[in-house]
Amino acid sequence: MHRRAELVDQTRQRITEAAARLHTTIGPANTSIAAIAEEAGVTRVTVYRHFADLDALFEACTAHWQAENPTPDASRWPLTGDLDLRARQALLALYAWYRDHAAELFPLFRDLTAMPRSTQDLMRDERGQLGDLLVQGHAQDDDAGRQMRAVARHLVGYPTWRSLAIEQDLSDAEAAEIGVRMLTGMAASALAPGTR
Amino acid sequence: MHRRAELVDQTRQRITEAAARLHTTIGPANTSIAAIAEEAGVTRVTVYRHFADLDALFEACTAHWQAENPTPDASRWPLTGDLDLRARQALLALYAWYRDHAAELFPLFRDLTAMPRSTQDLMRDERGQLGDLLVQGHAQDDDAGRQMRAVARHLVGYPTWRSLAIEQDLSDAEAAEIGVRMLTGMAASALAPGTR
DNA sequence: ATTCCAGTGAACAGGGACGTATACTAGAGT
DNA sequence: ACTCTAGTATACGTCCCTGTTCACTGGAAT
Repeated sequence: MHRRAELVDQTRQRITEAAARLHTTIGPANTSIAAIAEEAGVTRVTVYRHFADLDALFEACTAHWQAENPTPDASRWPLTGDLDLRARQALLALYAWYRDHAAELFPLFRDLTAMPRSTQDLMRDERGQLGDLLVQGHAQDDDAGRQMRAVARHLVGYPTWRSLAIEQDLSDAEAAEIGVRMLTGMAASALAPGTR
Repeated sequence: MHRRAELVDQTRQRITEAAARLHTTIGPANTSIAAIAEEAGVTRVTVYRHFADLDALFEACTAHWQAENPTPDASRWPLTGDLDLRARQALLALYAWYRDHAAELFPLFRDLTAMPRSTQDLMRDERGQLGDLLVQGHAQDDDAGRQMRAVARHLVGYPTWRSLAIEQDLSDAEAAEIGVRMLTGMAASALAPGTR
């Protein structure tokens, strides 16, 4: 009863891969179950057999894609040392990854609202943690620290990279350097008091 | 032959208003002609009578909405004087407008790719000009100036405001101040040479 | 009073997607 | 050899949208 389960898994795999391929090309919003089935070389009924609802398919699909395209390992960022060194290294790695996956990421972010709430929340939280980690130890628990964290979370987002690097045609190094500058500038002096 | 044309115009107006209302609530991508007709209290056939294709409707709709919701008048920005004064005033006005229209703007930007190319290009160009105006006289024709313009164009965009003010929960004043700081910081010293 | 026409109401044919059900097939498991 | 079942092929009913046609009505224009 090995080979049997194996074949079933292969079919399931083919479906999730097909879904991932469509999500990263035409986008989740335009991805119908019929299209997934066709792309996977499978009948619509088979898709229904494997995934109760679209959310289940989405979940498998997300997990699969993330496993295939791991983001830069944040745990390797230098946790001590100057803020600008850490920020530069982190942003450069992150922005390089965004550029490598720009084509696939675009439809995903464009159709963000077409995805299950859980997936949206997951992505938002991951970005938030990444941003917080970026300025950990430099952002206190006051207004200035809150603002600094906000900027950090803004900087680590794909939309920010896209705005600077694609729409404004900056190089990744330029975009990263601007981010570094922004963070170090905020660390140097608080915003005008009363600015809130 | 006055009243007659007037009534026709009123119908046309009702349709464009209905379209604008739907575009700013459920979003252009989800706005069907049937829904517009119903919202306008009119038959689908009537809609087809007034607008040859969706693009024509979109055009009328965009013009109508822009006339009803004028953006802050950039021509009133101080063209001389310190960069930070101009940037603060401009960003505060812009961000206040974004906040006033946050609910309507969200679906519009979300469904940007569902709109006619011409409309997309128009919006992009307007933002670009706004950004350039923001740093006019301060950005030279070199790399540093190009980077500064890029940052300015990034700052005046709705997505940037949304990221900072909504997603990161900053006040408009904080977001604007961060923008000011970013621009003045870039004016003070160029990025590290070789960063390109 | 008569003409004109914008808008109505109803219907058509076509297309895509959804979810479900049925009988059948081929290969794995025993 | 026989059973079990994942997947196929096909079809059904439902829904929404599209664009177009047609006869009709009611009010404006003359």
